Amino acid sequence: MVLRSVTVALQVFEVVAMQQPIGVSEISRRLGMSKSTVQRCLVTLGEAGWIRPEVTAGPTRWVITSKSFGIGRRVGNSRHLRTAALPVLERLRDATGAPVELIVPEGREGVLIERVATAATEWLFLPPGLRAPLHVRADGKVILARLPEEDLEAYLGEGLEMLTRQTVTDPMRLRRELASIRARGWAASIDELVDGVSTLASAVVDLEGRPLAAVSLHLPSEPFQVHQARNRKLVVAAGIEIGARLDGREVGGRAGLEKRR
Amino acid sequence: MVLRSVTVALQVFEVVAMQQPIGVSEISRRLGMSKSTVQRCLVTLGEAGWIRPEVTAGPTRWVITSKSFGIGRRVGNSRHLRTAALPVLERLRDATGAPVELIVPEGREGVLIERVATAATEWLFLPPGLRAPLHVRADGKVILARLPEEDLEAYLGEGLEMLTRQTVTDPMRLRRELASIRARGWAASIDELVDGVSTLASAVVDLEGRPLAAVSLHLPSEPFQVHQARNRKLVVAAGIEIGARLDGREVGGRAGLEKRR
DNA sequence: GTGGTTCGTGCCGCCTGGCGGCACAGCCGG
DNA sequence: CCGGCTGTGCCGCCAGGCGGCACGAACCAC
Repeated sequence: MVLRSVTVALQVFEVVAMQQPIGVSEISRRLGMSKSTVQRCLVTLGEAGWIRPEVTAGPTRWVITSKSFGIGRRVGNSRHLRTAALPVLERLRDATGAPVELIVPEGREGVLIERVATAATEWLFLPPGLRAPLHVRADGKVILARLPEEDLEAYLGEGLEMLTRQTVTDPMRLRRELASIRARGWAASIDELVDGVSTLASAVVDLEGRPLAAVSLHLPSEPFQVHQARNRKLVVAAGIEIGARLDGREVGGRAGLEKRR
Repeated sequence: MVLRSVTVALQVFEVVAMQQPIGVSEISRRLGMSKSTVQRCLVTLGEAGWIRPEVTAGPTRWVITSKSFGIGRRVGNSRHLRTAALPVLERLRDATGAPVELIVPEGREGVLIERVATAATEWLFLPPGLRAPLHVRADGKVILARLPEEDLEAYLGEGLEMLTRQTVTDPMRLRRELASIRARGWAASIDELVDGVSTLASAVVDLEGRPLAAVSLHLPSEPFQVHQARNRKLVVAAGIEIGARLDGREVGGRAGLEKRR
């Protein structure tokens, strides 16, 4: 059972978000729907505060409001993940001089939620919002390594897509690799996604040990060994500190709200 | 004319976003709606990819997906504003050692879209997504200063709320201040929002000179004079560079898409 | 001017899509 | 074992939302 008008309205909203500023006719053509329907969706979305008509004179153009911005920041299991993580990520970047990323698991994929870089290393990697299967990157692997046994089995059961030359597609081999990652607390990859770039990653876990996110550090491959021990320690410490900040801020956060109702 | 079911579904989505992970009954109680209705909304939102059931065994809990994350990043008139701005903001921070913010105008308010800080100055200011009227902060004033005459008149016509001790509430005085900001290309405020913190700001404009966003730099007030000339130049240059990057990436971006259809 | 084309907006009647009530299965604590 | 809580699925009734159409305004070519 799907609510047809809701599906339509969400499509309209997405078109507005992608093509803003945009008018009724353009949208109706793009979606193959009658202008009346689109118009209704627009005013409804507008009254709900998700979009608004642009202020300029002339034909009415719609743009999205910052409401969706505020909501977009809530992605991830924990409401305050980004808030808690950002200072730690910045400190890690300052300590290592390397770009730092934060991903959260979403189904079989990891989604890049935050990224702090230095001026020297502007856009080497994925722009925020992009995704990759968990088993192809070091930061995804630290998340897999912390998954409960049955969830990991479910993941492996759906097969391991090969996306890079180095991708591990043999479930048994991946299982062994994850076991050693779990034991060490960190994962590394060398030249896996981009030649000349290596990655160190560690997990952010909740109080029960379930993975919430992963921190990763991206370094040039050649002097990779130089500060390896130090960098490993820093990455692992960052993962732990983010988790601790979440717990401190959020002890029963959601549950507390529910009770207080 | 509003689409009732869409309004309801959006409410459901917002509740999920705020209280995730959450179940059907909890939502129906919170919104005072029947479980059936909420259930329908949830599966619809789920099929549209906005939310998903959490993977754990036991009762079904819903969480939002990263789709809303990707959409939230599109706030602001220009699709690529954040992408274009981030490297420039980081360079400005590295050059000055001070936290840098980027706001976009939305109606009468400025919304904090991006913020790059140093480890030393973690959370002095507004968290992203928050908003303030344009006339109370230096970054808002540079936007007002670039507004077309009739839009500024409309803004002034609705009155100037006094939010800080230093807020200018006299339209004539604000008009004079904006004129000099327009002439100089930058705005400053000293101890306006937080005692001991001063701000320098400049605007990001499109090819027609309309304001798209504003960059601001936040410095301790006491040694404010020291590098003032240098910092002013840096802030103004950053605003101009972001605008140039946008134009380069987006010459007729939207119009081009429309034509290409 | 004028006829053509777009645009956005508003109305209306028909019909289907979504509403709420209810029933049922599973789970937990008393 | 029972009474409360979940989440889920079905059904009949009715109004909410659909598409078609019409209107005023803006723009362009002629």
